[in-house]
Amino acid sequence: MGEIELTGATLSRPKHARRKQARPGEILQAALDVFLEHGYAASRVSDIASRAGVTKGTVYLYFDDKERLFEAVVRETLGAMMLRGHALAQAFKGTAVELLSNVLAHWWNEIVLHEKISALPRLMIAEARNFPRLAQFYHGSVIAPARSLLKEVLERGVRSGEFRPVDVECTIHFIIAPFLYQQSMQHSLVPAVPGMMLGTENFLNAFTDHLLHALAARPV
Amino acid sequence: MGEIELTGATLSRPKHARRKQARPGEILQAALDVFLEHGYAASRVSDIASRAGVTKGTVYLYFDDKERLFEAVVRETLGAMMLRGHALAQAFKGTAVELLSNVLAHWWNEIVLHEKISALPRLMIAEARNFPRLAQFYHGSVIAPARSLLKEVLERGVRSGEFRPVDVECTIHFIIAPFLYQQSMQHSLVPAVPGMMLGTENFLNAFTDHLLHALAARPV
DNA sequence: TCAATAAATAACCCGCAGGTCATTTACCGA
DNA sequence: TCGGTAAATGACCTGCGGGTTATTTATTGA
Repeated sequence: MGEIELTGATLSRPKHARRKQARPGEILQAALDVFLEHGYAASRVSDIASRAGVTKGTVYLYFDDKERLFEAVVRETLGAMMLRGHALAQAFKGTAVELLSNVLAHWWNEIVLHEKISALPRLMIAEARNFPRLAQFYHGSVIAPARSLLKEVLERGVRSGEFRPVDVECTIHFIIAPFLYQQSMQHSLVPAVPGMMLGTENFLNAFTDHLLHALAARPV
Repeated sequence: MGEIELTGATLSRPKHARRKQARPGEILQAALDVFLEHGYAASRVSDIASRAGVTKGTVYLYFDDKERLFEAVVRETLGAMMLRGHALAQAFKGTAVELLSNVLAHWWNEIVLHEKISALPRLMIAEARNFPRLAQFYHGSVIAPARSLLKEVLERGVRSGEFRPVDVECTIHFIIAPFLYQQSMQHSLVPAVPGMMLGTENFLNAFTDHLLHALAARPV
């Protein structure tokens, strides 16, 4: 049984108790890795345990059952995701073009390029039917806020005359989709198909350019 | 045990043999429904059987095991998908703008709006990691051809001056993504989240408009 | 009417993975 | 050094579902 990294403050007094405090986090980390790799059903609790450097019994010491563990994993990761999203709400200054560019860059850098978080959409797409509660939570916490943010940006741009009048609901879809698709592929087909690789270097620039041309009221 | 619909020619002589001939198709139909609804792991062979109006043993009379059955289902549905795609190859006439519009309309009407076929991408995203062979087959039969078709269209448009010079690889991504995202959501979150509904009426028009503005060399 | 044969069944087997619990191990305070 | 206590273990139980097969049911040709 190998060494285990500890997280959190290095208060080195109650060594035993520290472990108890650190365990849930370690297990959640391991569970996230395994769930992302194999999906819910194909992940064995014993695998998660051994990846956390622990046995199965220990997992059930901290989580009621596999389903609760899964929910905890998603909620935890979603929490991190939302924290990052909060920074966006404060960015509401400047022109709509600048704002849209910032939002795109933020999503790309903080979410799509984030190793763990970027894997969530694929997991949700895969498991939503079997975990409707989680799906609702995901929708309310991620999708709906993102859409409403984009809606504000687009409507502001149209009002100010920077953007031509478009079908806002549809356009939101066209903006979100490339990000989601990128992430889904990156964590499903790409690992399975040897030759496949999605170009990432130019994505952000190309997409910003693409969108601004699609939306521009006057030629750029 | 309800009545079962028969398919194919109504040659009513060898009634017994007709059943044997029809069974695989009936089972594949049922299997497709169940797999699409629950994913691979959560689908029980006995459920598939009973949906086909048959018992589990009968399924194993025609398919070696659950995995082969799953592969057969995907290959079958993919076959239908590719047949529909073939019509596209012959459409290579007219301007790039017309061509692109036709391709978009074709994909929308024949694939996204097709009840069964539209559910495949979500299933592949969900199961690709656990079935790499299927993923490769899917990539070779669907994704790669679609990308190469779009590449031709875009490059022709750029050459003819209809489209401004863009990053072709990225743009292909931006075109495919909204379709895939629409389909994935339609078969994952939408059934799980009561209030959720994706607008479909204006999708094709809005997207065509969106793309043509994004690509246009001169203001439209 | 009656074998012959093919299709379908349903009872059966069994291994795997989720979940439990008595026992062991490690720490701490006295 | 030594109880007391909390964490961790791993052997164990159990049900579910994939896969098998002896038996039954239906069809056909004579």
